[in-house]
Amino acid sequence: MLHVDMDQFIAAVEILRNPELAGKPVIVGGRGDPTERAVVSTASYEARAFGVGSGMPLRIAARKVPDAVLLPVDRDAYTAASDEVMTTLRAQPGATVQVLGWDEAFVGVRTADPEGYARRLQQAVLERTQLHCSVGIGDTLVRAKVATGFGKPRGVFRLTADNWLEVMGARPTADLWGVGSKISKRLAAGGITTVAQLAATDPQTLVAEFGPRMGPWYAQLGRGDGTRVVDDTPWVARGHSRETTYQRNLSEPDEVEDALRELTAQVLEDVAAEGRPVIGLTLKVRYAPFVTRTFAHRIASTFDRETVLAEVLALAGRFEAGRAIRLLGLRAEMPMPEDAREGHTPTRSGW
DNA sequence: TCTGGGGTCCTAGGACCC
DNA sequence: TCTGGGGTCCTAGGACCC
Repeated sequence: MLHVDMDQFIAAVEILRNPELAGKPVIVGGRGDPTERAVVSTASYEARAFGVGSGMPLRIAARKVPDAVLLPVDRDAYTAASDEVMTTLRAQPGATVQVLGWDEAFVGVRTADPEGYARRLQQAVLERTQLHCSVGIGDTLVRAKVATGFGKPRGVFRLTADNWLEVMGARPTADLWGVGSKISKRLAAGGITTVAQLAATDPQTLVAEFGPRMGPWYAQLGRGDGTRVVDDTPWVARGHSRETTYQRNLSEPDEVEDALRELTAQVLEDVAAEGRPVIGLTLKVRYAPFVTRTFAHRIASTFDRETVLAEVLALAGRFEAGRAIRLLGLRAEMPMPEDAREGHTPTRSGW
């Protein structure tokens, strides 16, 4: 199977519609204003050379690269480009496509020459969209996904059971897809710092530290093992959420209520677009400077906006009085359709 | 450095039931 | 007065990904 990942996708789309940006340090994030509370979505390779990366506060990024071109996020443009990419992938001979995000997908295919197939796929994407991508080839989803990183930019790399440990064994566990900074630290506390060490660890010893599902899953990840099937079952969202970090903290009850009405309207718009009811709500609040609380509530299935709004305002009754609010978020949970309920839709634990 | 926004899944602990 | 065991549901929080 193949994993396809677009190179500096968002920056590339911006450069495509403004070719003068080619070769310059381009940073896309928020509304493109470094004085606002926002973070970097994507930086071009030229900007990354200055140490700028995704998730970094825009203010810091602008300071690191004084000559950077700062651009606002344009979701519609990226969605349109993404659709073209995915359409191209689906048009490849024998391809089964599992979309992972705006700019990446697994492609399942039976071929005697995966490298040749990957090159033809890159060419097709380039001709159709003028965008470059990297391709990982693997005998599991995990190996294909990790392989792509070695192919960047514009390259192809293959990782299988044969060369997994040779390539990955000496690397830190955080290089694995699904192991972040927290888990890698907890693993290190148990004497496991490299992929090879994780691969050699008895899953049962990890159960005690990480639980019955995550423990064995991390051991499997260390070996690069996992699912060998690309699943193109259409994704069914579990819920929809919106959150807003306010440029100026909210302190008046009236502004908080207005903000909650706005948030509720936005979330219900997304839910209503699917024609599904709401069965649960989670309200998130971040008090200044940076303390987050969540309040959840299961509700009787409803399509009614006023009912939902009343539930949201009731949850907000649990806010601490007198604290300035930096962020508000609302998530609405939806029931899963019968046919998607029984593990047919892809889940992370399956990878 | 001072931390967005949209997602998913897992775990722990309490309540409740038999 | 020295407190079973299993199951399910719910909530809060954590971790990860793009």
